[in-house]
Amino acid sequence: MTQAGAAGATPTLEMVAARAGVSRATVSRVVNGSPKVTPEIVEAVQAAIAELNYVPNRAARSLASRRTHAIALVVPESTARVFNDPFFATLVQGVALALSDTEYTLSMLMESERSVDKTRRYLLGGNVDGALVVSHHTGDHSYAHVSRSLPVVFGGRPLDPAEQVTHTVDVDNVHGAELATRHLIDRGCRRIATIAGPQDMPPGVDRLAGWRRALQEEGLADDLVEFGDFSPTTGAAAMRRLLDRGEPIDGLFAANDQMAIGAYSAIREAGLSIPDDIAVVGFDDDNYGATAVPPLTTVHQPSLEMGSTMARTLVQLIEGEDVEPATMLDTELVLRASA
Amino acid sequence: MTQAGAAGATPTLEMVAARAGVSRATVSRVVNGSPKVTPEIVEAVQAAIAELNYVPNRAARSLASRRTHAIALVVPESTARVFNDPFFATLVQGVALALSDTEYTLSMLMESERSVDKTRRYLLGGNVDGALVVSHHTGDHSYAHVSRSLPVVFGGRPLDPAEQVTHTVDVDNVHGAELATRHLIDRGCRRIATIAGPQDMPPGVDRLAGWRRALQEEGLADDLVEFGDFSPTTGAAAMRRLLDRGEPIDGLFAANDQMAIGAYSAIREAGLSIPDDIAVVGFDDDNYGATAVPPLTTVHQPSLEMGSTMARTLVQLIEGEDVEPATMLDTELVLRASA
DNA sequence: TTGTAAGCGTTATCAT
DNA sequence: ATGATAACGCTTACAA
Repeated sequence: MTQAGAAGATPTLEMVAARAGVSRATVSRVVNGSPKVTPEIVEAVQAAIAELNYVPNRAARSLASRRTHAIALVVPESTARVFNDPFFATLVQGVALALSDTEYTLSMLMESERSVDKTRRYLLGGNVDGALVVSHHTGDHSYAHVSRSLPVVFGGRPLDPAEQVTHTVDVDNVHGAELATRHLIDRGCRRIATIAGPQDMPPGVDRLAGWRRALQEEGLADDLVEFGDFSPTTGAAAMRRLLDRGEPIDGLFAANDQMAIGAYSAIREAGLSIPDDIAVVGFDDDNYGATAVPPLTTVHQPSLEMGSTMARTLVQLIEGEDVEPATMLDTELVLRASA
Repeated sequence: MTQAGAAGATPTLEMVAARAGVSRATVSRVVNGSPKVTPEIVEAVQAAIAELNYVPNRAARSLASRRTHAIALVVPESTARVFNDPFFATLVQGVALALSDTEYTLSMLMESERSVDKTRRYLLGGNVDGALVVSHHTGDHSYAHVSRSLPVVFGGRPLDPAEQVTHTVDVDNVHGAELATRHLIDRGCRRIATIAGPQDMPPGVDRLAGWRRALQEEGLADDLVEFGDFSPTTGAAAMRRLLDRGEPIDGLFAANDQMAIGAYSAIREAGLSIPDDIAVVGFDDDNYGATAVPPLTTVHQPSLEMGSTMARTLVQLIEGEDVEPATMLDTELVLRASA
């Protein structure tokens, strides 16, 4: 190792230039992979970089280029409260996974009660090149206006279809619910109930619509509906109300796995068995359903794919490429023992 | 709104200075809360800031101050693969939560096969003021050397106690396992088995040690040990081996909930009931155990607290405050129906 | 193809 | 208490 290589302080581009005997501009070109640099020089510069263990300073680079190479992931308060939301955890992993192939860095912004404006300022303050906004079950698009000054990709569609949001990645909830319901029909169920989610959340609305559509196409009754808020307890309560109607029920589609698990207990309380008396299908494919007894047949929610698709879309947007304004992700049925 | 207020471009500190009729230095002082600025001027500057909707540029600030106000959260590859690891998801939330009270920003770095060096360079390249390194079940401290050039806080202790890592936040696994085992003893169990985790991971070692200690203190046999790798399937296999020994077993401590759930099925297969024939206690308090039938009695793993403690510790370290080199987090028993 | 030099928006060191 | 004026480390016209 030579003299300069032993330097303790963080090496700068200037030091690399001196060592390689070229100008800073040339070093910069090499670092940024400019095509018009003589191979010999490229080699010399790279050698100097390696010897000095040079790493570009991100702040300086951002300041000069006006690009941060960072993107923000905004987690709404409601999600932040649900510490065990597997959907979100998986989505984050998908984002991180997609980003690990790029130069971009992920900044997680968790919204707390008083930070909504802080977040907005952060996004608008040139701290990131773009933002990802997730809103799981809710249709909250309070960041819609931010997308006018910054590339933004939303996860999930807005509640009001009229509110056009530039870029979204969503799961085909209607189709997924149809898949689930059709499976119940195919296995012979004729009195199929549903425990629907809140109707002020797009997935709640869409999954109910899918259930209804499958039933109507077969000419079956679609009046066995009760609502829950996606939690296990409301699922159990809804199931009890369904059972209390006194009408026969041989199949159930719950708008998510947690409510399906809640329904399990209500069904058992009534002395009925799953799937013999009532076949059950959920939605989300989370661990609640996978580890339940019997294991829950459900619709897979492509959380990981959603995260990586959102990230990829945002990066393309930032780099100025053309991207579809809305991507719809497919769901698939996961067959287990409950139906 | 006045003329200047309508400016479309991102306002700079210089524009604020011009509008307030002061120098840039003064604006900078106000922004940074310097105590020696005349109240009147502070007010004038703040008014200008509000009118222009000024937000400081992070890159410029970092470049000049040599501080980034960002910290990295490094997720090792093994964790990145386990997409449904609730421990990690909750920990991240804890980190984000603690950070939301500060000026710091979180950058998530997911390690993929080929990125270990990329990550190291990132950390050393002045991109962050400090780093958080998590290694859940593993004792991997390959980033130990990084802590010589950057404040680093590790989650979990190193496998080899000799390898002194500067700052760590850990869960008291030994004590938690003792708590679990003692509970089984208290409810009358005398032939208590354990499904231990891998012995090349600190939690695997510590939880086995805790089980053993509780047993020895009561003079009970500690030979009913089988090992698993923390997954449900290996838990089931281990339980089968335990049962195949032909010796009586009336209690089981599984080193984590997932293996406990695996053991559930093996116990049922053998025609035994939980908790009447065999009482079961797990460790982690994740959703696998909470939604199982019967609900699993387990030891709560303070993931959220671990995340926020790590974050707080790192921030203190960065700000030059004195902090304890090692923090040990308490666990507590969560009583449910399985024991 | 390579070098020169002017910023990028702050902070920080001096004077005043 | 306030204001000039250098940095901070890099990118990027523009020149050569």
